[in-house]
Amino acid sequence: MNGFAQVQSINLKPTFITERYKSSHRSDTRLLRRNQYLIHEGDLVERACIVVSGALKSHINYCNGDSQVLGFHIPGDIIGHEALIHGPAFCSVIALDTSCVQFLDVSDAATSEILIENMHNEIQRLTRQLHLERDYSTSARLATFLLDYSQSQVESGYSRYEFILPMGRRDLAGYLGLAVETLSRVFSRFRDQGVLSVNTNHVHILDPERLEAAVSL
Amino acid sequence: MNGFAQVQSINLKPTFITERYKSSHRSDTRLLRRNQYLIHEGDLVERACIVVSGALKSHINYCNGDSQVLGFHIPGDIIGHEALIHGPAFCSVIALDTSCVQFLDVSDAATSEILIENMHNEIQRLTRQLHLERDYSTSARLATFLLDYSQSQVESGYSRYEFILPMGRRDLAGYLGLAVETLSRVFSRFRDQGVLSVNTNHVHILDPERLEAAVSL
DNA sequence: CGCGGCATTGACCATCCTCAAGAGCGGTGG
DNA sequence: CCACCGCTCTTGAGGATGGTCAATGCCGCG
Repeated sequence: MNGFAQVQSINLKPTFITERYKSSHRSDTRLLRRNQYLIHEGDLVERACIVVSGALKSHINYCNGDSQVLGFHIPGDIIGHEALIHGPAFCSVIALDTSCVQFLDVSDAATSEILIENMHNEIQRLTRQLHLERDYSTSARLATFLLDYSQSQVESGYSRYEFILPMGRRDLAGYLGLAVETLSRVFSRFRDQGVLSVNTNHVHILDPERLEAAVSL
Repeated sequence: MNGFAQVQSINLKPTFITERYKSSHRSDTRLLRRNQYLIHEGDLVERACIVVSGALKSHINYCNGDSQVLGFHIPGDIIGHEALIHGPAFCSVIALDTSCVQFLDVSDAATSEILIENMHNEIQRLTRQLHLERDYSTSARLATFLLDYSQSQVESGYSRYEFILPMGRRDLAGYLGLAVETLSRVFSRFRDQGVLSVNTNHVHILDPERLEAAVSL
C-alpha cells in the first residue's frame, strides 16, 4: 500500500506473496496475535518480511510511557529493510490485529533488489510527507489517509468505500500528527457534511469526490 | 553531515574523499558555479556523487513558479542514490556556491554498500524529522539546524561557532517549513537574547548552551 | 453496578501565517 | 556620482488554525 509503512511500502501484493509462498520449500511465516511484538526497538534485524494478512504498527516508546506511531503496515508491505545492513531496529513493530508475516531471504539477489527499491520509494514518500504535505490542514491529512487506505483495500480485493480501521483514534492521531480531539472533530465534521458515516472504527465513504476535494483544503 | 541531505547524509568525510581521489585513475569530478544545475528533476540518474566542496540544494519546482526546498548538501554528503536503481531524479539539485562533486562508481560493491547504508540513514533521519520533530517550535527548528550546521563545520575543520550560511532566508525558511517572516523573527529573538549575533548570512553563536536549550522549547 | 478506557464536544488560548510597510544593499544607467 | 530599481531581510498588526484543558457520553468487563 502507499503511505503507511515506516519501514516500507511498494505494491507487489498478492502476486509476489503467492510466488514466494510457492517458491519457498517450507513456508517461513509467523503468526502474531493482537499486541504481540514482531520486532523490538534495538533488536538486530536478521530478516525482512512481508505482511500477508492483518495489520501492524511501528512505533517508538519514550521513557515517560508515551509513544510515537511511525507507521502502519498492511498486507503487501515490507518490514525490516535493516536486514540489508544487519542493523538494529529503529523502532518496534506490534500487531494491531491477528496478523501473518512471511520472512524474506535477503541473500537472494532479486529479493535484495526489491528491498532497495522499496527503501528508495520509502525515501520519496517520507520526503513528500515531510516537505510537501507538511502544511496540510487537519481535514486534508485525514482525507489523504482515508483515500490511501481505501485504495489499499481495493488492491486487496475489499470494498473501496466501506472498511474497518485497524487502529484506534490515539494511534491514528499520533501518526497524522494531530491531537486526538482534533482528529475526532475532523471525523465529526466529515460526518456532519455527509462525506462519511463513521462509527468509531467502521468507516463508510459516502461522498468520495468531496473527500478528494478535502485533500487540497 | 547530519540533517541536510535529501538524497543523502553519512559522514565518510575527508578520509573517504581522499581515498577515492587516490584510487580513481582519473579524477572523475565536476565543478559547478552558483545557480548551475547538477541534476534536473526527472533526469535519469546514472551516477551518484559525493560533495567535495561548496554547497548545493535540492528542490522541486512547481508550475506556478514556486519551489520547495528539500535539502542542502555540503561536503561529505552523497547525492543521487537513484543511481542504484537507475531511476529518474525525484528533485533538482543546484549549486548555491561554487561547488565540486566527485562521481562514484555504483557498480563497485563497496560503494553500493555505502549507498545502501546511506539510504538507510536517510530513512531514519526523515522519519525522525517527520514524526519526532514535527511539533518543534520555530526556535527549536532553527536551533536544531544551526547546531547541526555548526557540527558539520567542525567536522570539516572550520570554526564551530562562527560561519556563513550558504543559503538565503527564503531557502532556509522553506526547508524548515516556516514563513520567511517567522524565520526572521526567530533570528531577531536569538539576537536580542544574546544567543547569536547575526548579519544576514554571517552567524556567530555566542551562547551555545542556550541555543541547545532552545531545541526543547 | 461501577470502573476504566476510548471517543466526542465545548471553551479558551498560543503559535505561527498573512498582509502590509519599511529598511538595507547591490546593480545599472543617466 | 547619484538616483532609481529590484531584491532580500526585518518589523508590526491582526487573524485563523489547531492544541490544551475540562466535562460528558459510550461501551465492555470484572
